[in-house]
Amino acid sequence: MSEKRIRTIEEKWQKKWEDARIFEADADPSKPKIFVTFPYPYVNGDGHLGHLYTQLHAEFYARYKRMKGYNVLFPQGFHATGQPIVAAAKRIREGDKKYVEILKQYGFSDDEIPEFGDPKKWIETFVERWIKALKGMGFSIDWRRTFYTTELNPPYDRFVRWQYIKLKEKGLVVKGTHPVVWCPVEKIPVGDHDRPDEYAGIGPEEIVVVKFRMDDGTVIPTGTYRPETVYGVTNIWINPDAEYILAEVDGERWVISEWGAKNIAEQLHGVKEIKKIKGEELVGKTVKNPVTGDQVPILPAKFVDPDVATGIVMSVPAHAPYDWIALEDIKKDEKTLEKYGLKEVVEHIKPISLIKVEGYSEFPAKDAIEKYGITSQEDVDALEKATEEIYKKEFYTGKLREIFGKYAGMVVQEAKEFLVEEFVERGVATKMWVTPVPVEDRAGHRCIVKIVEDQWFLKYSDQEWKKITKETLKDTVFDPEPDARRVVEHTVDWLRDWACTRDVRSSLGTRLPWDDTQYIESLSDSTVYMAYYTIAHYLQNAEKYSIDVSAVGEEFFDYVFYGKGKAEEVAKKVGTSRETIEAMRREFEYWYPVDLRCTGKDLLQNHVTFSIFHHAALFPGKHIRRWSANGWVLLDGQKMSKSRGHFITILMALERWGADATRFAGAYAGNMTLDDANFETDVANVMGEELLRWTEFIKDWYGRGGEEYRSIDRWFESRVNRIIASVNEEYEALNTRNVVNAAWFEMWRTVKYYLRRTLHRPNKDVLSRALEDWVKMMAPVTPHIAEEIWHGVFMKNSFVSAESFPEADRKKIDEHAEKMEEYVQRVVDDVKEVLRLAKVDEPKRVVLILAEEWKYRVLKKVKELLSRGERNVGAIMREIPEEYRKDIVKLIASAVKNPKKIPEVLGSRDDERKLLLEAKEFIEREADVKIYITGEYDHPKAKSALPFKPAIVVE
RNA sequence: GCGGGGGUGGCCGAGCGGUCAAAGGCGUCGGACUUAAGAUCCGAUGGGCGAAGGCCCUGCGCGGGUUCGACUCCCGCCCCCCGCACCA
Repeated sequence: MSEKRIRTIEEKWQKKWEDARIFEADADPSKPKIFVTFPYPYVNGDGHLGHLYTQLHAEFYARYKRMKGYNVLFPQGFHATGQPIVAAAKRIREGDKKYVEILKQYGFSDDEIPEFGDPKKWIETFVERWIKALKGMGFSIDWRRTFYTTELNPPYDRFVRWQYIKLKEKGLVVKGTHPVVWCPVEKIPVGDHDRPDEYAGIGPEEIVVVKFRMDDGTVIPTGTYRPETVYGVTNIWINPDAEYILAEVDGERWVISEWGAKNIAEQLHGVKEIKKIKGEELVGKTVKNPVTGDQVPILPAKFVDPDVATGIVMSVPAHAPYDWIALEDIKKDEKTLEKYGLKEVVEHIKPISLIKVEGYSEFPAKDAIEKYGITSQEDVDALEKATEEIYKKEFYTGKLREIFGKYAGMVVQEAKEFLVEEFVERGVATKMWVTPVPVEDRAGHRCIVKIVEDQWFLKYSDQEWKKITKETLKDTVFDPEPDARRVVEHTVDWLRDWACTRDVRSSLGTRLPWDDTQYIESLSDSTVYMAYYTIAHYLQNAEKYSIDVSAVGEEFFDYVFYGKGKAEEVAKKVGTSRETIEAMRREFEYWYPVDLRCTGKDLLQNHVTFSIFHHAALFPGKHIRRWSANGWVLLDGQKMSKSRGHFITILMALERWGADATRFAGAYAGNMTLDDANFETDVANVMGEELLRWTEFIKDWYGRGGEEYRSIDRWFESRVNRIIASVNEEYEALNTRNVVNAAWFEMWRTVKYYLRRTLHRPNKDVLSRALEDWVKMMAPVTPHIAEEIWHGVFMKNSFVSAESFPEADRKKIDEHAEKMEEYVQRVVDDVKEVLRLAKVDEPKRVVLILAEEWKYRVLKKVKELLSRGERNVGAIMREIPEEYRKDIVKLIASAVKNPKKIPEVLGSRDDERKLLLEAKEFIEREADVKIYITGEYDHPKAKSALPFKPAIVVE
């Protein structure tokens, strides 16, 4: 199979590049530089086509720019910060089948799998596999500078610590409180990866607790997402069978479910249990609505879950389907009414309408109950739907009625915030954090929401920081522009403080310099690390330069990045030479800032924006110059999905198609837009063969042909130079699909037509030059096969990867030559068409009759007038010598309506004759008929000939 | 809901005020080559008409509008995808 042969070729060139170290770049002030990066991927698995697609933009750009004469730095590191790897390792230690299976699928042996109980094993394994994948794909990366993150890599760790020391000095890292889902047993935050899958993605939500009061002042706290409906409370629901406690909460007496108490106790409230109470004991009691002053009864309801919020809720039948139906139910429940003596109380309850909603009656809840045919509290699914419908409708469109006083007339959405604020201020309500549904960790412990006090934040809300960040956007390029820019601008505006640390017990990373119980969170340790690349090859090979990593600290980085202090002293401190320290400073100064960073669109709202913030703060004036953000990659038009097996990793692609075919299909997958790209396996499937055929084709034609330079050669050079120009533009714009369209498909068409047109007698120099340019143009996309041809066919000694990229020669772009050729093609088409329609059996020949001499002059004039916008037949006629007017009046009349009726006059009659004669043989072959060209011919059709539109007669 | 992107032929995708029945690729069909298949090359590929290179109709999510002219601009609507955070 060809794949095998291709892999052999590819590996050969990869080895040669590596040996020649052509992708290792060092500071060289005599050359212009380009620094291009792709965000370091998280190494809990293999890279896939989605990664590859984004990464290819960086790779193509790096290779293109290198060939354009730039000193190009393209490094690649790896990200290990965060929870997933730690969680995965833990699961392996626990023998979790699912995780063992994942590793088995990767092909790891039963003996090896237990080693993955150590996070480090994951990191080392997948870093290695990533490198293998990228090297296999032929990426032009300077591998001396690679590294991975976290304290497992001390020099990088030092770098991040330095970053946070600087940020803290600037007041951009501040302490605050933060709600987290928390395991009360293990006393640890419970992230997604510490939970069974069904609980993933559930985070704390803030609800309002309205404080109803009994006569003695005891607070009956009711949790609600809709505090505005407190105006319509008719009663309180409590679960009669549940355990509640009477407790002292912040100096007040509260009745609250045990679970609720447990939660608020962790939410900065003082809670002291006094005694237990059964829900039942409160049924029938009356409490005062703290907002309206109404006295309302407490009624029993089984649907109230003591494990949600306070375990007590307020009832707003007019606007809450649950409450409406529960009231209906209880009215019919003689037994319960009897038991608690509530019959009369319940009869007096009337729903209170608060919110006016278009298309609904006074009581939207009732409407919804009827609409969904709900007959009892047991109808949970329908009730959920009804509730959601009512909630949304009312929230976005519902208007507050008079009862709301100064808020009357406002839409719920507008008023809600003010109402809550007012309630809290007046002490009639407080806030509480809950999970919307119960969450358990993997040990089965029920989680609460805890407010963590020692939480550190990046102060993205800081106005000054936002301001300087925005300032840098002005000379930052975004691709696609302006789409990507808009997302970033919007994010900068809205970004709030970001909790940037995690408990060391559940994660991995760099410890906060001033609090070693906290790791810096993964999005927060990856904002300015591109600077680290500039010196990574020194720090990651510390022994070689006798650098004492443990001494690398603030002074070191201050010198390298800021030029602060003395090289001599810093060198002494870290145990290396002054030269080494100065060299590192030079590397940073030379390479920074990054010229292009290629990411996916999903990173715009977080990583990209964060990075811009941090650069503005830490590297003023050296912010990243250009960001690109591409869409996702579909595989054959469908989303990739591991579980459905519709998924291809880079290593799989390598095995299946080899590097160049995969790179080609990746390039062809899309242009630089936020739209999703589409990787077509069909394209990758055929490209292996295609590239070999390309090699054969070039081998066949390189160095062949004659010396004569004809107009068709001029045409060919014009076309080729046009393609070169466009390919340059498209590489620059990162439009990889357009690159391939032009550099591959368009070149193929052009070259093939040229050969056919010259009857396979090309001009030797012109063709060979074009073939060389062609190979160079493809080199960034398919570098291996390009090298193979460069050496094996062209017999060059240099690497094409280090050759100069073709530059379009504008002088060779010849509009006229192209039009002349279009004319020839038109004649061929027309001859074929006429032959088809003429229905002449076995035509002997086709006669092409040139127009009469005078038409060339006259129609040229007419054409000019038309192109100037003249549409007046009379005015045009006046410009024409009288003797010809009669002959062309009709033509002109129709040309006024449609100027295309008259072909462009490309030259004299002689020019046309010459051109036809030169193309005669070609036309004959194309149309498969003898051609006779003449200026004089006695045939009725002869008169219809126009300049550059000869009459065609079939005989 | 907010923010972002998008809806073009059998499919994938260009185009973003005229040159558009709409590049290019894939697929399909026809022809050449071949003993044959595959590969390759040439041609066709919205519908209709044409014994002359052409003409007519329909058409770029839906409905309006601006314009001499709209796939392209404006307004309204429908539908799809992504993000809405502490997670890589």
